[in-house]
Amino acid sequence: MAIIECDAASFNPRDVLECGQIFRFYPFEEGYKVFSNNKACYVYTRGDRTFIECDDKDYFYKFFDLGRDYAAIIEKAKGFNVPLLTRGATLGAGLRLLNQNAEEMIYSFIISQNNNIPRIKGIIERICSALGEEKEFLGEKYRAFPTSAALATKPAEFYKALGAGYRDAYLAATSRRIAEEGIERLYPLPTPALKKELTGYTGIGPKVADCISLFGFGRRESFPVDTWIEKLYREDFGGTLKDRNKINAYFTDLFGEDAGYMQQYLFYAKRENM
DNA sequence: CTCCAGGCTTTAG
DNA sequence: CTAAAGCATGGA
Repeated sequence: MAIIECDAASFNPRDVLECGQIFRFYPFEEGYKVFSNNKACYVYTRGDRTFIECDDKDYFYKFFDLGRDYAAIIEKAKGFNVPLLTRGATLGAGLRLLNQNAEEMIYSFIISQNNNIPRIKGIIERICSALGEEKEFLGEKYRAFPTSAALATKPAEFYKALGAGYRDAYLAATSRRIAEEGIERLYPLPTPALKKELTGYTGIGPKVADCISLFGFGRRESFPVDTWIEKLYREDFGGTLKDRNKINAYFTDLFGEDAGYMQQYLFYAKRENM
């Protein structure tokens, strides 16, 4: 077991995990057990340090985006002089954008559409339990996120029985396509082409494509527009546009290459007062 | 009971 | 092309 240690001021596990970018994590002892693809770690904060215990140091260093200077990003956020963004960048100073597995993001965010986070977590958990490879971490068994090949063996009815609702057919269709084609061709694409290609899969529209692009392909210029962003666009930016694609264009033009980070700070700040 | 949740597909105009 | 209906499920 290896241990990674870093500054807690720029890595608050609760903020990183509870902000809707990841669905497989569970409170454990002083922090959380976190699961990504077929790997696991235990993350916790003691005093002013955050620790990550895991078997694959390189994977989780990259996963938690530890090579990035968040102080600079926070300064940039405050420089836009938008009160809500400044508040998010201040209160959410311990936030980080994760670098997750692309295929896990594809299925997870297909499930996320028109859904709430507790239910999303439950559906994903049941899918992993049913189809994921059995693994062990800290003396406890768990299931990896299933491969596309494993997902593709099941019909839509299977996913409906696990509570996926009308998204059942999307999971069946997209897993079959990916099991057949793979997604290697997606990695080298420029971000706009990647988004366009992603929206070609059944169950992936513009918002879900932006989440996959941002969290699964490391495209930090992506800016997902969901119900929360739409709400803060109206209430905090005085926006009048109604088309989500146009709202997306407004924000990507405004924030540029770091739009994804700004999106997370805004999302965080808006959800604070629920 | 209705409304909403990190929206998408299908159909109508 | 844009706009609106329909969609499963569970909690508030």
